[in-house]
Amino acid sequence: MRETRLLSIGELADDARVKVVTIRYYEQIGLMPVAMRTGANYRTYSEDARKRLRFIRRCRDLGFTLDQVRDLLRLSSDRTMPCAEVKQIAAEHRKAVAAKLEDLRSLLTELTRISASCRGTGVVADCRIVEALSSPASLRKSRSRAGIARPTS
Amino acid sequence: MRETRLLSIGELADDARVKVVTIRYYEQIGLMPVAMRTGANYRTYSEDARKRLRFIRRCRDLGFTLDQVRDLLRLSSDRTMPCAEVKQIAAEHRKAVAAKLEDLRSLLTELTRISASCRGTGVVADCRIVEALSSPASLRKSRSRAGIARPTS
DNA sequence: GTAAGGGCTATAGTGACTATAGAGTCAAGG
DNA sequence: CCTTGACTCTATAGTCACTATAGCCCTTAC
Repeated sequence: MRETRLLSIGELADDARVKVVTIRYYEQIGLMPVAMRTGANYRTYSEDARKRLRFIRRCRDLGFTLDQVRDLLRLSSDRTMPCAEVKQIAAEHRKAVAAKLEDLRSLLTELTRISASCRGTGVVADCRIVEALSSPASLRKSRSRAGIARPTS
Repeated sequence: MRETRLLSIGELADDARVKVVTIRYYEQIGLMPVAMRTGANYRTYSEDARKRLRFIRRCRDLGFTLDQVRDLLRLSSDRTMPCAEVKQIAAEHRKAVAAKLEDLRSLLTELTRISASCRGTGVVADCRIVEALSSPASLRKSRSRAGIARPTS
């Protein structure tokens, strides 16, 4: 059992590749526990906090919403609980991402078609792009409703 | 030249499959012109407004941001202007969508892998999903930075 | 007359941050 | 000891593209 030094918010941020303000934001919304403070009122973090933040970061990378992350954290906090719900959340998210992917795929097809339809050398009056933007959708049958959380940049 | 009846905001909304509040919002941010009013202070719209809103809706469907739509509207307002800039905006957006698509594709791959790694019958302590969420990213090399506007639902 | 359905304004909330202002703290160098 | 720069603190407002709410007015049909 080696004892680990407490971390400052900046060190924690670097460790998880997250911004300092984001950690404070997570504390504010209750995703991270309220941090301990030094004499100078600086936040300090334990090894547990580091693990927790890494977990959050990883989930965000994978596109889970903060609400989903909250659930995943709750579920995974008790090691003796069944993991069916965890699997459920992951499966639902996977499905949502798959749907979004489909949407984006057809979007790209259409944008490619539209972009290619104009050489960009004429005037607006003859521009096929403008034309395409003016006429109502051709074949689009979007099903996108599940908002996928944007993966961190 | 047949003369077209003026439309109420609700009719305009139905025509473009946009919500009434959204039209008011577009007026507020200057994307739609300030509407004429009836004696009862109701907004009324001409054929031009109808076309403009359809254009906006179509662009939104294609994932352009409202700022891009603003530019596209400005550029396409003068029929004698060259259309190179229009093409440029479309091309940039297409590129951003393509990048986003790639990101989402690798995301889906990873989520599929993670989801499949657990049968969901055990406890959290043995759950491969929780494990996968706890360990830092494996092979992800995201390039996502261009925020793609969510296509309308 | 009254009820349903539309319209009006103004304000606040969403998600997940990001930005800004103004101040306090700490470690190193002179 | 003093200064400089990097770090931290709080509080507030802004982002995008809407969405929701409250409280009111107008029109139409019965």
